[in-house]
Amino acid sequence: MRFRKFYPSFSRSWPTSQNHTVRQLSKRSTIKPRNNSRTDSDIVKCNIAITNHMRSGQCDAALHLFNSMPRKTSVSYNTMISGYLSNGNFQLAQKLFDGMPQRDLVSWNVMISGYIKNKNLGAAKKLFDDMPVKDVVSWNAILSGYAQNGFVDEARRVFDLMPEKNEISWNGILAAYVQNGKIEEAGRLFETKQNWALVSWNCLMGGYLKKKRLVEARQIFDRMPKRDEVSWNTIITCYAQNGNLDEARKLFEKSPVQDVFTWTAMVSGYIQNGKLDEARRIFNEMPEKNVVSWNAMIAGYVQSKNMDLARELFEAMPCRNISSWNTMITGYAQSGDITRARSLFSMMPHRDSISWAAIIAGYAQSGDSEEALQLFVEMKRDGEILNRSAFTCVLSTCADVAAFELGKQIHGRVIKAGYVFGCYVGNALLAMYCRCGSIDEAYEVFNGIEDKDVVSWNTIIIGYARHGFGKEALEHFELMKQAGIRPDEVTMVGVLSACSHSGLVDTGRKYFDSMTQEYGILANSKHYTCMIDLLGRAGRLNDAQNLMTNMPFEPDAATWGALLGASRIHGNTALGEKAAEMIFALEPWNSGMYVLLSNLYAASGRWADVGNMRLKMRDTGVKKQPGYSWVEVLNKIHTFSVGDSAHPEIGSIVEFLEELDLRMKEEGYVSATKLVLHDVEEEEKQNMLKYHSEKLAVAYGIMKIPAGRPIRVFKNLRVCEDCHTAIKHIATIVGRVIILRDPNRFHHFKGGVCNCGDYW
DNA sequence: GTAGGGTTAG
Repeated sequence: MRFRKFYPSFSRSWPTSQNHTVRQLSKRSTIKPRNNSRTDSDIVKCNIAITNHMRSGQCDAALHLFNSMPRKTSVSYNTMISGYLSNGNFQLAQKLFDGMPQRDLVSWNVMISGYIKNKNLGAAKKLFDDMPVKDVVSWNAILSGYAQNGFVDEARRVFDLMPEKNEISWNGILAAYVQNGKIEEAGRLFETKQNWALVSWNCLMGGYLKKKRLVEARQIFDRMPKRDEVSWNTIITCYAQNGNLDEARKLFEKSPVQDVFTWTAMVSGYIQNGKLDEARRIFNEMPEKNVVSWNAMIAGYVQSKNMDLARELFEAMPCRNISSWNTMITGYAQSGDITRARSLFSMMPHRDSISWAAIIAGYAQSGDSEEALQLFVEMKRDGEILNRSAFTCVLSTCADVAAFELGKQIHGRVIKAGYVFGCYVGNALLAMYCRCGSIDEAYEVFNGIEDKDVVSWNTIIIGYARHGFGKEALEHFELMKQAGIRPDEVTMVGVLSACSHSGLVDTGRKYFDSMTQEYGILANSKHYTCMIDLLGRAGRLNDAQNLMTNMPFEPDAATWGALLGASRIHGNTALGEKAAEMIFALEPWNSGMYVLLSNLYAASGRWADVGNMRLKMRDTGVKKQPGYSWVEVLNKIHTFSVGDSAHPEIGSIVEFLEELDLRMKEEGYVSATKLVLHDVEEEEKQNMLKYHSEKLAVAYGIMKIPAGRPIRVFKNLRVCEDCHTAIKHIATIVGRVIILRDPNRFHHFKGGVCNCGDYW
């Protein structure tokens, strides 16, 4: 090999100690013997040629030239390594770095940033620690590495330790705050120094944009000593995204440049404010569009569920990227057209983890978890790295649609990939088990997470609360504090709702009263809603009303909803009417509340008012959301709706229900016919109730799920009171544990009782 | 001739 042959002369031209810096290297080269100067300039020429090959993506040509060089310097190696890295060829870069005869400062710095780009902060840190001499470039690189991976405190420590700081270091620490959402710290830091670089002004303004803090963003813009096009585009984006399209337009006209960023910002501003037609007009007017502009317009149509227009643009666009395909696939999957989603997925030239997650989520959502899992397996075969976000994304779909079996199988893959002990995937896994109704498995995952963060604790506390295990929720709240994790607003919602779901009125009151003093958390509307629910459950309707009157802000629909729920349980029609009226005013489209009030009237036999409610719903155009329930059997989700006849096994399901009905009657069960929305004949009412979706799903689960395993059923609306009573009986008759999730909580039915204590 | 930061549109 030529490399070997020429190696001796190569090593002679090398500095002997790694402690030589670049400057020392170049000094040395100036005092070389004259007969070497020609070859030296040849080396430089080759290095330039390698750079050019690498810049045009020609790694092979670069390597060929590199291999043919009779003598190489560290710059030749560095050029190759850097070129491989910018072409995404990490492994070759690493191999060259590991094998190179002598590294200089640049080699180390290049490789550190290579590891950071490759998401391997640990390796970058190791190189940083190992390198013989560090300069400000090395320190800046590691600072940014910490910032990009969310370690703000570490980044700050690095910044404070740096022996020398330049403009880039200052921008690095400012960006560390901005990237990690610490806009207050960024703002404070900014005021401690003058003469910030233009990018730093832009960076801070961009931070305010992300937080929707228009006023501060504008102040920065007005204070800027110099503006470039990024500054103008950022401030225009601020106004466009916050709905002030007139101001955005004014600035657009005033801006010295209107480039493709500016135009696209305007288009997506109109889209985000629901003005799709206006957005399209601007889109058509754009002097120049790029793929992002097209994607923005397509995404606008997708979000407004107009897949036909989205498709039209998608087909017309001159150049598509992965994002364009992914947007379309997600759109079709979300609109239930899994066939079209799949066909695009198969056609696309390259897929990334988002494409896979979108199609897998589509199948999970359509109830085909078998196919979803199949794709998950294929994804790995296809070479797509099962990265953390792919897992998290798929797990969160499983949680949404309660695809328990699929979730469990993905758990197996998570273990293989070694992600189980980290927070990021661990929390998703934990949430999946909670929301799929298996609090025991959730707890095991929780235990396995090595560094539990506030989200892990909040998830398990809320999980216990929603499952009605108040004691366990509160125990974990105590453990959380002992572990030194500071409770936040979400924690307190979990704690209060644990008290509420378990009827712990005094405990809840105590936590509520002390949370500001002890943890510095100001009660928000969610906390108040929990308290009103808690007091209402205990029948203390007056206390609940008083608390509401004394709230420091206006009650929202959810808070009134808690009062309405309490009125329903305790039969206080007058209060219920008042609450419902407020909800109708705040959220006229909220059909659930019409139904709740109807039920309240029906329960007190006020059939005329029930009829009026129906008329009111008709007049306001509010449609009762259809109720449906689903149960997972052998990797397949089976969905039922009221009086369903579509299911292929509906005959035997109804037969089984009739049988159960007889046995329930023997046990003294009388259906709560007064809860049906109509004043109809007694027998007809009973039939209507019998076919509620939750009953059908429960029956099917009992028929198909092997004995000994719990039946997990999910409903999109609150469980009906009669079904609740019936399922208590059914659980006893068949000797099974039945777990039913509704939007509000989990009901665990076992031995004739439900752990919600009949309050939900 | 090789290395470090960042902001705006999907």
